[in-house]
Amino acid sequence: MKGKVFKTVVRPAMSFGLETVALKKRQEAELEVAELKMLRFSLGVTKMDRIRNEDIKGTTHQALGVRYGEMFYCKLVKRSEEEVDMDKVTAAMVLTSLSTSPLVRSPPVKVCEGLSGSWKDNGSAGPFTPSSNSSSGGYWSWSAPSDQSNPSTPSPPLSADSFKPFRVPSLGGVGPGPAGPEDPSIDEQDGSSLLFDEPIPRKRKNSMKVMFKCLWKNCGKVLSTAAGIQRHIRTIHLGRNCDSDCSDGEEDFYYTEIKLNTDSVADGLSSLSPVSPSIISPPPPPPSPLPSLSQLSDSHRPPRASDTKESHAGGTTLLSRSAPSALYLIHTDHAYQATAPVSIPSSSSNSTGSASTSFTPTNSSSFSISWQSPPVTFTGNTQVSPSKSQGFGEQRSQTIAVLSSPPRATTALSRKVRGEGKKCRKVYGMENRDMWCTACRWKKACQRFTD
DNA sequence: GCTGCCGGGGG
DNA sequence: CCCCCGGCAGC
Repeated sequence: MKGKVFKTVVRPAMSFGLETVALKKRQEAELEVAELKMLRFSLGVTKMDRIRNEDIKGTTHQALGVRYGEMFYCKLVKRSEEEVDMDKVTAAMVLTSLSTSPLVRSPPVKVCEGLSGSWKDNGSAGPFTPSSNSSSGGYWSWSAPSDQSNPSTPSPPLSADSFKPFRVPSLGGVGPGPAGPEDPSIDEQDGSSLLFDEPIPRKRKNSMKVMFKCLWKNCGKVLSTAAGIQRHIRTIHLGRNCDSDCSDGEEDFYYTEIKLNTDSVADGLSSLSPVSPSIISPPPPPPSPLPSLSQLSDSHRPPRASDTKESHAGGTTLLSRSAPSALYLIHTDHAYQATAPVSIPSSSSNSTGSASTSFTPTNSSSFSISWQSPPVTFTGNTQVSPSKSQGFGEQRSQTIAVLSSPPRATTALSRKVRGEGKKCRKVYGMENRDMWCTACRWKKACQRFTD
């Protein structure tokens, strides 16, 4: 267990195995847990930036990746390599428990030792119950404030979900050895290789395709590779322009893995009916609907994918030829998601007031249209470099997207229709006002739980 | 009445 | 900009 592993895992911009976590010294386990908590916490409850800046600041860097049913909770916190001292076992433990505990509340994961109060105990007792700081109990359960129905609670798709058993790759092998070879082959563009040893589409099953869907509010971007989605998030939501390693060290990615079989997708295309549960393999837990999923899915209908870099070399083929209908899915990589008119403030850094358009021009030549944004949006400035190398399908698909998009926003022109979904206030309650999205705090249209 | 959020205002 | 709030309007 040397920094080496860590490096391998982290450096590639934020790729790390689902179940891989780079841990640090044991005495820091405390921190670790705290951060994991935070991770989940932040998923739906808080503004990432805030967390990152206020809570994580100061902690050493590290990478965390958690797979929770269908969801990926990832966080990358760079950390000076010298200090890195992996303790994958611990990591595995943490993660395992994490991934196992259903809705958080069941088996209060008990990790290592301490960690009692390390977690930011901003009085409000936030969503976490520090479990009475049980000295060593280290229980850190996530009892969402409105657990009852908190849409933001990343209620894992049920522990039951006979998903792939939680694999602890490096655990078995233990030591630096295993991690290294982890995925030598998968190395692709900008080193953003994905160690997501899981279901990367590279081996697309007959009609099953694994995609990664961005969980940021207002964004339903779906890409076919983890790297792609990460990049997307980084660029669009985190506001980092440079796509390589400009990361200031901390990055948060939320995205979920979705499996869609090309067929259903095709359907979706034609019917365009909202709600695409079919795509998400395990039916979301009825009681507490996955915030992200449900919410996102209904607002962003057509599951589309982008990304071509499956491997620049033969990648294109890989994807494009998947199936006729796949065409629909194909989009360019780094296709930047045009978000709804509302833009996420925090990451606006790069939006450079692209004037009317909602999608960010960014350097990348491609773009993607959000079927959710007002039809007009994309018109002139579409930087679709016609010279786009891979001309096939692509343009076409885009067109399709556009055509099929307009759900006509003719509805509420004047006053935004009252959002039906739960909003921050309802979800977090007045007590936790500080957890609301800024918009909500300012009594503006909620940005977190858009409808 | 509660709640989302627009418009406006203060720093 | 960030932050706050009066007040309207849908529920």
